[in-house]
Amino acid sequence: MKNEVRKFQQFIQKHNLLWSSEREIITEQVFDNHFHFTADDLFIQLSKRDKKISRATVYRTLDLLEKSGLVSKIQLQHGKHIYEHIFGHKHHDHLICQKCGKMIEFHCEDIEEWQKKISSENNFKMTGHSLKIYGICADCMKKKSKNKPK
Amino acid sequence: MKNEVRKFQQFIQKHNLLWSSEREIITEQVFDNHFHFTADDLFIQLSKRDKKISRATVYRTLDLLEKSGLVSKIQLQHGKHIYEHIFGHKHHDHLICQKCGKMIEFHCEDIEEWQKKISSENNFKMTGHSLKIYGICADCMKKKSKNKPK
DNA sequence: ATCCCTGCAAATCGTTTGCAAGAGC
DNA sequence: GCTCTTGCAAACGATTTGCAGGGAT
Repeated sequence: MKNEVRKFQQFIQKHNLLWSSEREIITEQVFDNHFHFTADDLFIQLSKRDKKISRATVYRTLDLLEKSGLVSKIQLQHGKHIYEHIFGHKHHDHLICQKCGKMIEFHCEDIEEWQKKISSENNFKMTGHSLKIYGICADCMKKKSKNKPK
Repeated sequence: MKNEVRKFQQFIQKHNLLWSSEREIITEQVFDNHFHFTADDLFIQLSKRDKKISRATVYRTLDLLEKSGLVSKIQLQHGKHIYEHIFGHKHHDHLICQKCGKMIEFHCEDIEEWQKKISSENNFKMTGHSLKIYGICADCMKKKSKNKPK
């Protein structure tokens, strides 16, 4: 069993929940194939396997994975979400291309510091943040509007 | 007619659209009463007036207001949006309280600069950005969890 | 005449939920 | 037995859309 899958199993057990084959398969799939993915991406991937797992279970498991801290949920426009798993690597933010939907990750320690500063100036106990920079990626700039916006 | 309403009227006319009483009333309401508001907030406010305006028209007009640059649309969790109008004051970002939903505005020129730097490092043509810091505001920290999260 | 605008109701779409059946302890 | 988990289908909720009637030019 993959290390990350084991971690999730431990999380499940610590919370007195049950470790099911569905949860194992979903978690495997999350850590096997994807980096950024939607719940539906995942559902489609899973539906190619022999064991059938419902959308509801996919959503419910992603919820747990998020609570466990192994997966983070990023909200996009129009109420859509994408997920990404965490390998213990640093928090990062995203550049999002409005043409092709590509996401580029970055991390900027200075911005993080400024955020902390602003929070404390406002007596605000920061629990998290979301920074998204929208624009057009280098590839799409070259291609000059061949792709439709997502 | 309010200055902002007039600006929107000019925008409408510049685009060969028609200036209707609905558009005037909605725009007035936007600039009269609200700072942060949802489409539904606005609809409810409007429904207290004598002239009845449908939700569809509210949404369609908010769309136009956003395109005109007089109103900006901010996405929250769960596919919800809030709007805020612009008085020509500087772009700002938000601290969002997870207890009471309060939003505190801030502007940090240094963060803006870093964003530009990161974009250009990635050959990314930035068109906009969204920075939200989540946490607990000072009031709610005092009240210690009396309010339910929104 | 030809657009544009509106209201209505239905559709959309990702996500959530109620419920009954099944599985694990 | 009691709880947890699942699949199904229906519900959700903010937003969008198709359509027909009415207005402005």
